[in-house]
Amino acid sequence: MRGEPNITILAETFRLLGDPTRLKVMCACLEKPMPVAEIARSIDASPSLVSHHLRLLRAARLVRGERRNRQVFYGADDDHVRRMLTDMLAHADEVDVSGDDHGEAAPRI
Amino acid sequence: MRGEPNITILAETFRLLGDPTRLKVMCACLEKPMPVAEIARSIDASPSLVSHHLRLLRAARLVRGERRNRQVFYGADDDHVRRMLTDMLAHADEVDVSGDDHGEAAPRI
DNA sequence: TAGACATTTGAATAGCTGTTCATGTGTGCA
DNA sequence: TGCACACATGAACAGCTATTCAAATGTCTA
Repeated sequence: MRGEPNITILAETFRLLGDPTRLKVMCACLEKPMPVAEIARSIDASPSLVSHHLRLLRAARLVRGERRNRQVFYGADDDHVRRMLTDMLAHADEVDVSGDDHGEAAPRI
Repeated sequence: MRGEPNITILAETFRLLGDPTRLKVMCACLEKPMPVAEIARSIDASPSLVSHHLRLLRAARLVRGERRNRQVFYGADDDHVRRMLTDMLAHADEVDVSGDDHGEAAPRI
């Protein structure tokens, strides 16, 4: 049923999470909301860059920002997003355990 | 522990799935292996383009190709990949049910 | 209010990437 | 062997995007 718009939305979500810096930003504030500067420090990026990425993540409803005095705390937009990413991180761990070098697979057909 | 290489690998996976055409290719051969031409037909893309995308997906061990006479059948590389994507598709459906327009969220802070 | 802090925004740019077109490679059939 | 099918590959290009730097906005405190 209507498997089209979902693909588009899903691809857009994947695309946003497909940038290492942006994924780190997302992970940094997954468990509990964090102010921009602390996210920036924790992933070793400039506040400006982090802010740029947060804007995109916000527009896609992946994160939500809440102002507390001077700082803006960003966190996962909802439990659904949090669970989704947590699952994927777990998957990645499983893959890591199964152990492959991940240095470009042999294309032999 | 070592939460760094995982992020990189996960981001790379997300990046690959972040292109609509490539995601469609992936989905087209998720359940059972499909020859290139049929994948191309099913998603309305040129065989050449599909082949290009399959090469990237193959290099990341997301799909696996097996030759049967003239055709090469592509399918999910393993059950892990299949489950991962199936889960994400389910997530996307859930989101769809919860119903939002997804037309650029209001950035009000 | 002046000034420092925290975040956002805009412009500019270098680098990447999806797509197309043309060509190459491999496989089976007459 | 020659031809047609199925797929892979390479080059080339237009369009996008992550990053940086500079400047603006908003917020609290002295």
